[in-house]
This record gives sequence, C-alpha cells and structure tokens, in this order.
Amino acid sequence: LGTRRKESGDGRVTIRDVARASGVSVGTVSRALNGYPDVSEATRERIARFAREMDYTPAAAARTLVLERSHVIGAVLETGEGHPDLQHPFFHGVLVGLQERIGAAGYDLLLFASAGSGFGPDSYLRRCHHHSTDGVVLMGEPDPAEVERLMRSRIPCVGVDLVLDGGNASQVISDNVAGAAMAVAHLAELGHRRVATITGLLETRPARDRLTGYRQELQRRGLPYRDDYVVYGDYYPDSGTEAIASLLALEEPPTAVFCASDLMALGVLRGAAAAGVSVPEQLSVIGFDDIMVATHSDPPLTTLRQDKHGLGVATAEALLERIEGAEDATPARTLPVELIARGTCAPAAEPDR
Amino acid sequence: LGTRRKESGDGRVTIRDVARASGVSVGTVSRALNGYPDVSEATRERIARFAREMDYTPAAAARTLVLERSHVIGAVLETGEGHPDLQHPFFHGVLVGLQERIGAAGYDLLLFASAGSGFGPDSYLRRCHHHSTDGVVLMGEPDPAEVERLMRSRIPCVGVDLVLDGGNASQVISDNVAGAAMAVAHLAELGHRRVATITGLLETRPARDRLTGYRQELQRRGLPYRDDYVVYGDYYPDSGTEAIASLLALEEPPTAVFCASDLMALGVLRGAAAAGVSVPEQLSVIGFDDIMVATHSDPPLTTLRQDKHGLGVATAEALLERIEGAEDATPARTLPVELIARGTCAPAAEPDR
DNA sequence: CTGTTAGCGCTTTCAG
DNA sequence: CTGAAAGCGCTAACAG
Repeated sequence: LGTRRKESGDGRVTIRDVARASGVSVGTVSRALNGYPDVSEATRERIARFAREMDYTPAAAARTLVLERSHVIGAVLETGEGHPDLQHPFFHGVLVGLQERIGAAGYDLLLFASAGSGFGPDSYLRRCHHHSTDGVVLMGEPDPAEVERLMRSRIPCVGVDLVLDGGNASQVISDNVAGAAMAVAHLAELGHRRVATITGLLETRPARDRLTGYRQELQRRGLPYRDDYVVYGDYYPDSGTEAIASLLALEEPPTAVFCASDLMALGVLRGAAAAGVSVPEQLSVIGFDDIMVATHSDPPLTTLRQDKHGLGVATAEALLERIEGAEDATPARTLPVELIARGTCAPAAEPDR
Repeated sequence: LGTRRKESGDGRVTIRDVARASGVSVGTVSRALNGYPDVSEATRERIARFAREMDYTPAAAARTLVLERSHVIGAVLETGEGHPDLQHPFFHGVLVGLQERIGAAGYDLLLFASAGSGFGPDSYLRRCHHHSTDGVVLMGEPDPAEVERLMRSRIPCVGVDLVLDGGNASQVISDNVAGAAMAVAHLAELGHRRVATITGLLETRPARDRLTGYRQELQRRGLPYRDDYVVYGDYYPDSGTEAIASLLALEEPPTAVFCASDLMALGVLRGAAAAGVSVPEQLSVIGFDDIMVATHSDPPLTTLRQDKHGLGVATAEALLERIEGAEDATPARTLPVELIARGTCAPAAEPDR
C-alpha cells in the first residue's frame, strides 16, 4: 500500500518520500530538517543525508499554507503614466540591493506591475493577500488610494523615497534636502549667483525635498530666489531639454542649473548644445542620482550620488525588522548623498555684472 | 458549531467564510467563482456579490498546492561577475514587456538573484521547484551547469538572447547578425573601408552573432577584415573607452567602429574625445540596443534598436505557449532590429588613401 | 444543480 | 525521542 501515487515518473519528491526512505514518520523528518532539538543526532543525520541524495525541496506552497508566512516580499514599481519606472536606472540599483539583502535572509522578490495592468484592476493589497506576501516595498509613484489601502492592512510596508504614514510602515530615503543644498553650495562657491533649478515631479517627495534644499541654501547664502528660475520637470531627459530652452530664453538667463535628476541633466546638456551654449564654460550643470551613464556624458556630469545599493539594503532591513515583529521598528532611515564633481561645473564667467 | 476559528480579528477571509455567508457549501463557492457551468445563475451571483463585499481573495498557496500550478514564473537575471545584469538598461525594457504580458495572463514574476547570492548556493532548479514556478525565463549569463540542470527538468524555460537546447525550452532573440550587417552596410555606404568592431562578451550568444554579422557583411562588400580591428569588450562603457584607445593607437586606425552595445559606444565617444578625435568627423561610431540615453549623448548615437519591449512580450508568449502545453511550441523567435541613424556617423573623410 | 469528502505537502500538538 | 492525526485553504471527483 502507499506505493500507488508517488512512484509514477513525474513526481516531485515530497517529505513523505524522504520519510519512507529514511524509515521514519513525516513528522520526524519535518522536525529534523527544521532543526528542532528533540531529534536524535543519528536520525537527524540519516534524514539529512536522504534528503540531500533525493534532492528534496520543501514545497513553499504547503509551508506557506500552514505557517501563514510565505517568505516572499512584494515589490511594487508603479509605472507613472508613459514612464515605466522600471525603466529609470535609479530603481535598478535599489532593486539589486534589496534583492541581495532579502535573499540573504531567505526571502524572494515578487514583482508587481502596475495595478491597472494585467487582468483586472486588482489592488496591490489583494495581490499581497493572494500571495501571502510577508511584506511589500513601494517605489515610484503608486496610486495614493492603493497606498492607503495597504496602510490600513497589517502587512509590513516600506517606501523608498516615499512618505508612508501607517503604523506598519517604514521609509527609507536619501537626504534630498541636504543634497540639493550641497549642489547650490558647490555652485555658489564657484561664484554663481544666478542658479536655476529643474525640479522632478512635484507630486513626489524627493522632488519637493530637492526644491526645498535648493531654496534653503539660496537663502542661507543670500542668493536671490526667483520664480522664473524654477522650472518643472518630470525626471526624464526631454523635460530637461525643454526646461533649459525656456531658461536660456530668459532676459537674464542663469549661469548654473541644478537638476533634480541625471536624466534631466543629460537633457540639459543636449539642449545647451543645441542652443550653442557651452558647458561648463557658459553654463554649469549639476544632476542628481549618479546613474551609470553620468560618467560618460560629455562633459561627464557633476552630480549628487545617491547610494542606490545602500537604499536597497536599508529597505530590506527595514522590512525584515518589521516582519520579524519589532514593535520599535525605526520608522525612517535617511541615507546621505555625496557630491561627485566631474566636468559640468566651472567658475562663473562674470562674478558680477 | 464552526464559529470558533474564524471570527477572531486577524482572519483573512477564506472560501469557507464566503460559503457560510452565502449559505452554500465551499464546493459550490469554488465552482461558482471559477466559472464552472453547473451552477445556477442565481447562486453564482449571490456568491459573487458576497465574495466582492467581503473582499475575498483566494489563497494562492492553497490553490497552488492542489492544482500544482502556481501562476508564478521565475525570472533569472544572472549577475555577471562585477556587473549586475539587472543594471544593464537592456534588461529593463525586456522585463517590462515580460511583466506586462504575463500579468495579462494572470501570472506574476518572481525575481531570482544570482544562485550564489543569498543563503546557500541553491540552484535555480531547486528554487523553481520550491516555488512551484510554472516556468522560468533566463537572461544574462547564467551558469551553464545551472542551465543544464534546468534543461533536464520538465519546467518550461525560455532564454532571452541565449541558446537553450533542452526539449522544454524556447528562445527569443534579436536578429543580431542582420543587425551587425546593417551597421557595417551603413558605414560602407558612407564610404568607410576601415571599419573596426568592439565585441560584447564572447561567451554570450549575441556577441558572437554580432561579430559574425560584422564579418559577413565586410566580406560581402569586399571590405578588408583584419584581426587588429576586432577588440573584445564586455558590453560596459569602460571597455569601450579602452578599446577605442587601442584602436586609435594602431598604425592605420579605423575610420569607423561598430560597437556591440550602446554602453560601449558611449565609452568610445568619451575615449575619442579624450584622444582629441572628433565624432563623427574623424570617426564614425555605431552602437547596438538603443537604450534611453542613446538619444542624449553628444552627438546622439546612431545605433541598432532592439525591440526590448517586444522581446519581453515574445518571451512571455513563448513561455505561456509551453506552459499551456503546446507540444508544437515554436522553439525560437527572432525579432528584427532597426537602424536608427542619429549623429555619430558621417561620410568617410578620405574615400581613398 | 449542490453538498460531502478526500487530499495537495507540510507543521504541530498530543500521546506514547 | 518518535509516531499518529489534525488541519492550513482550496479543488475535484462523486453522490445525490
């Protein structure tokens, strides 16, 4: 008896197979393999050996079902209208760090596309429940209503460059205001007094913070703040190109621009070239992120480096902390950014005019 | 009786709750919700209504357990030594398309880091079994031994830009040899006779194909092929910079270079600038991929566009086909590439010398 | 058309 | 120290 079901070719090897092979009950196998103390060393080893030889792999589904823990964490990358965020290099760096760190803790990453996509507008929350996700990380610009729903649930969340207010949520974020301030300071020290900024999407926390930092440092140094020196972008190259065109058309154009992303800075470089103004001689440019290609523009981009990998790792740790049930979880972590001076900034041509 | 377990606060709503609420058995709920024909419209609707109101979400784990189908597909992005492939822009485009298409079919994506990473060198195969993945897609440069193991299993696989020989595997790939040929043709038509190439990692199928295309077209046009015009790169920018330096140092340097990736082409642009040779006047450059930043280099990069999104979609479809059990699954799909002429190519300065 | 039942692979009391 | 048995949420025969 019992030989009926499993011997047929297809079969995955289950705990029962291991039990049968090692001549013990499934309960014992389970205990042995999960390191319970109440198993004799002898049996434990025998079981372990058989498990290895048979290449036994516990079925996650079964374990999830009984444990109510899946060891899967969901990653939500909301694709902003027309701009799949998955496309933005910044996120990849973060993903790598996240992946590494949770992988080391025995978790895997389930990638959620935008809620609207795919079959039916299933909310993230539903999808998390469906997969019994142990936690979620949110990146990009998720739908506020979705986020709200998630916050009301008891699923641990962490937002990357996102403000999350629920009790079960943490956030990790770069020090955007300090970064922006460093940019302005750098420019000011080069003698620039007319420094403009191209913002990111202002619905977005980092964009607002970067703008704040820009303003604060301007003020701290007694540099003039003008409304027409603030142009709104969307983080992507084209918006940079357009923005610089309008800035250059001003009666009194800026001598320096701080861009809220490298991609926009690249767009600026291009727009400047088109307009015949040379960087850095006639215009200093500074970006934000330090994506891979920043080194390879001409001239190479001066920028504020975000520790993308570190953000990913911090995200993982914030999440694990919550999952492991720390009630005193650190609600927010801020990572420093670093100014990388390359070739797009030069002393102001006319210190005074 | 029965009220005991579920009423307590925490509870997810299960099929049993829905059954109780709508006054039917769980079996009926299951059939109703899964669209079996043998349920009266009346009950089906009542059940559906309750399910919606209670925000019932079936537990994937339970369903996976019984159906032996998880509706999860695994994505393996092997991080080449020192170069996390997740970092290469090319893969993101593919991921987006893949994600979209399988999402539409009701599948989700599980992201596997490199086998080595994380806790223990668990093979991909084990991880797939563990999660009962319905299929796997392989990208980058996975460990051959791993691939071998996967091939021996019965899990449907598809490789992106990868040759997979198992019976349960398909592959989708850009027409790399045609693309390379188009590059050379373009250059030849501009009058270049001394055209070099910088290859990708030759362990990699696309790199070899691109080299082949380069050679073939050279030959077809009666242009000279010289060993010293072939420099080996690794797809990333720095290798391009180094390669162009050595090429420029040749006694008879090339007047044009075909690079097996945009990233390397960017590196070439930089190296050329450093060496004081102007692009495209003194050197024509052509890339491969058409990544986002290709438009924003100076000059903007002439390149061969790969349909990254299309590759992702095709990958998804190849996989779904296999999963749905088509024995006559198309083993390979090839997508065309397209020449995008931008600013890095110009007529050869000296048609003869 | 619907209820009942067995069982997916695993963990965890509870007895021995 | 180990076996037996119940049950996680769900689907799929099988009766009625």
